[in-house]
Order: sequence, then structure tokens, then C-alpha cells
Amino acid sequence: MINVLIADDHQLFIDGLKAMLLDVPGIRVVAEAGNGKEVLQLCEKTPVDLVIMDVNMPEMDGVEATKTLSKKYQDMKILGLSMHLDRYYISDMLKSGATGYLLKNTGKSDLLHAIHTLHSGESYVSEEVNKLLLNSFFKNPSKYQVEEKLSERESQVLDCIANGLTTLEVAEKLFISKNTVETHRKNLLYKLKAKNTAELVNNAYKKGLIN
Amino acid sequence: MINVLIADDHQLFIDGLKAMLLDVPGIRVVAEAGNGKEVLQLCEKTPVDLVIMDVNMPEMDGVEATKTLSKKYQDMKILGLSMHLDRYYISDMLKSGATGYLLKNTGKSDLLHAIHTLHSGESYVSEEVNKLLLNSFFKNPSKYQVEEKLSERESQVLDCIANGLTTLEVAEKLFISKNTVETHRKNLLYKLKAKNTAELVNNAYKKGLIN
DNA sequence: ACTCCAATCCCTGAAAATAGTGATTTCACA
DNA sequence: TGTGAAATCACTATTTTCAGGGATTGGAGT
Repeated sequence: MINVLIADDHQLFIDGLKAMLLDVPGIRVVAEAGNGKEVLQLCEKTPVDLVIMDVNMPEMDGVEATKTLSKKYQDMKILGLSMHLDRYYISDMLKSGATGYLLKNTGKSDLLHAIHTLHSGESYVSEEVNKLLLNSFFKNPSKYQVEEKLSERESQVLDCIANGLTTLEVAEKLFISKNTVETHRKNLLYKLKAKNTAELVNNAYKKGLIN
Repeated sequence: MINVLIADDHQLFIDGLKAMLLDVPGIRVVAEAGNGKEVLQLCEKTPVDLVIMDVNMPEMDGVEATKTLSKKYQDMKILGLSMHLDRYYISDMLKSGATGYLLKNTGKSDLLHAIHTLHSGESYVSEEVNKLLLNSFFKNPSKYQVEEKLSERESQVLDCIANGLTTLEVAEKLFISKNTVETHRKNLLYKLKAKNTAELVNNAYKKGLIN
């Protein structure tokens, strides 16, 4: 029997998965969480074999939760889940300890296959994800681990910018110099491969760095 | 027996709902669609009583599909569904002919309640949605119907801007004057209540006007 | 101990965006 | 057939962004 925890910020999605897994022999949904913090709390109380972990969640996202979980519970399997095909999140989840990754546009059979494969100790990613990983690996074996990950400060600045603050306003809000904000801004443009603020926010959304 | 069609661009979500509704007496899922066009096609072949319609879909979104459906099939009930609480989409769906609206963070019981209420001929929106509608109605009874809907041209400009094009580049791409693009830009800022480009793109995402 | 990197700060000039006005044409629809 | 909204174009002045160089500090990891 595989004890499963489902973590997603949309209750209806959880309820759907629960119903779907209810009549699958060998799988039992033992808990559900709406964010990363809840996942950690629930895992302390309940024995969980596998977590179906949405990447984008409020409070604490899937990547953070995965990092903590995989350190604490060596045997626990984590299956990453997201809406869009995004190298950044995918590789981040896998590096954090997830051994599987699916997109939400895959179907039931794929999910079941993933669950069983993960439980047997192997890893599993859906076809598109696999293709993406292979591509980026072969094209760019060195830069593969670098990625365009943002620092804490950069994330804060990005958030301010997306909310309409100008460079000066960001500087005031974060108690730093205007010049510093400009540097962060430049680095953000570089890391997210954007020409200007509009594309920056756009790309940030596509990569799930906002919301 | 209520014949239900589920429209959502995430197969896993559809599969979840299907499983959830499978053991509910009186409800039968007869079809599923990944975008608005598929909904229209399927409705021609299969008799459908109620559509669970995600607002954000590729090809043709939920609003467009709802408009067509509600004209063509007077008796068909449409239940709008989205992730975020957004007045623009909600009122748009309801004006287009949907008689119900739920957020994806509501649970199974709410969904069932909505389906049955809609089928009985009444309308149903979840509590948060109701609150939002009441608020905007009382605060702004006149502007209620106006809303910040974008024109075709404005959407094009918005799209260009989000993709990093400058005003001049947009002008060249759309074969119009720089000044015109500036006007559209100003109107976009006004309609989306944004102070600058960054907030514009941000708000556009929140409202689902992009992607 | 050394190195890398995040975070901080600085300067300049050109390019772009924004605010505040104004106007004309076209086209649907009431 | 008139009205209103969308789409088009125009000008000015100020603010903001962007690209291009720099530099220093402190901390984490090897």
C-alpha cells in the first residue's frame, strides 16, 4: 500500500485526484495540503510514502518543501507537478530531491505510472519533461547547473518592480541605494533574458517566479 | 440524469473531476474538451446539459465558448471555473450566459451544489465570488457594465508590449504610428489600473489577459 | 587561505515611457 | 441618421529605464 499526500493550492484539484485514486488498488490518499508548510506538518503526524507536490503554492512553494522533506525522510518519494513546461522549476525540483515530474496536462494513466515507478525506487518524468531535460543537457552541459536562478534580493526587487514600483521607490522600500536597485534590475534582465521591464515581468510569470 | 461536459486545458484536472463525478448519482460526464473549439464541436455531436467551463484555455477561451453556446443552446447550463478571483472574467462569463461561477479552490461539495442548482434553473456562485459581485455592484452600479474590457487592437498592443517590444517596434509591427501605440498604451494603463509597463504586464497576467 | 558570488554602491548619456492635452475618421447599432 | 466607441495621429515636457562602464564588502564553500 502506497500512502500518498496530495499538495496543491486548488481544493478542487485535490478532490479530483482523491476521487481518481480512491479506486486504485495499492494506493491510499492519507492526507492533503494547500501549501508547503502544511505538507511538512502533516508528514510529522502521518506516515507518508509519496507526495504529489504542486510547485506553485502560497506560503511555502513545492521546491522548498521538497528540499526539507527529502533531507528529513530519505525514503519518501516526491512527484513534482506543474502547469507549464519550465526547465527552471523542473530541474530545481529534481535537484531538491524529487524523483519524478509531471505536467498537469498529462492524464490519469501517466500519473499512476509515475506513482508506481517512483515507489519502486526508480525515477519518472513525463515525455515532454524528459525531452526538455535531454535538450538542455546536450545543448548546454556546463550551464546546466548554473541556470538563471534568482537570489533572495533579486526576487524582492522583481516583486517590487512587478507591482509597479519605480527604481527609486524600490530603493526606498528596501532601504538601499537607487544604484543598487539598478544593478539588481540589470542582473534580472540578464538572468531572465529580457530586453526591458515588460518582458522581464512576462518572463518571470512564464517561469513561475511571480505568483 | 445531468449530462456534463468538462472543459479544461489540464487533462489531469479533467481526469480528477471525472473520477469525482463518477460515483455521484444523477450526474454523468459525457465529454471532455481541452479548449473552447472542442467544446463547440462536441456539443454538436453529444447532447450536453451542463458545461463545466474553465475560463483560461488555449485556442478559444471560456468566455468566447460560453457566448456561442448560450446563444445556440438556450437550455444548456454553463458553470464558469477559474483559479483566481477576478471580477473581469467573472462578470464577463456571467454576461456571456454562464449561470454559475466557482473558483478552483472550492471543494467537491460546492461543485456538486453548483451543478444541481444550475440544473434546477437557478444560478449559483461561490461565496467569495458572490461577495465580489455584490461589492462591485454597490460601489459602482453604473460602471458595473462598463468594466475594463480591452479592444482587439489594445490586446494586440498589450501582447507586443509584454513580449518586450518598445512603442516604436510595436508601431512598426502593426503598421501604425508611434503616437497611436502611445495612445493605446495610455488606455491600457488606465483600463488595467497600472502605473507603468511592469504593473501593466503584471495586472494583465492576474486578469488572465495574457496566456 | 582563497575564491566565488551576492549585495552593495557609483556615474553618464541615450532611449523609452509617461502625463497631459488635443484631434479626426470609421463603423456598428440603436 | 445620429451617437458613441474604437482606432488613428499629434505635440510637449518630465520622469524613468537601459546600456555601458566601474568598485567594494562580507560571507559561504573548497
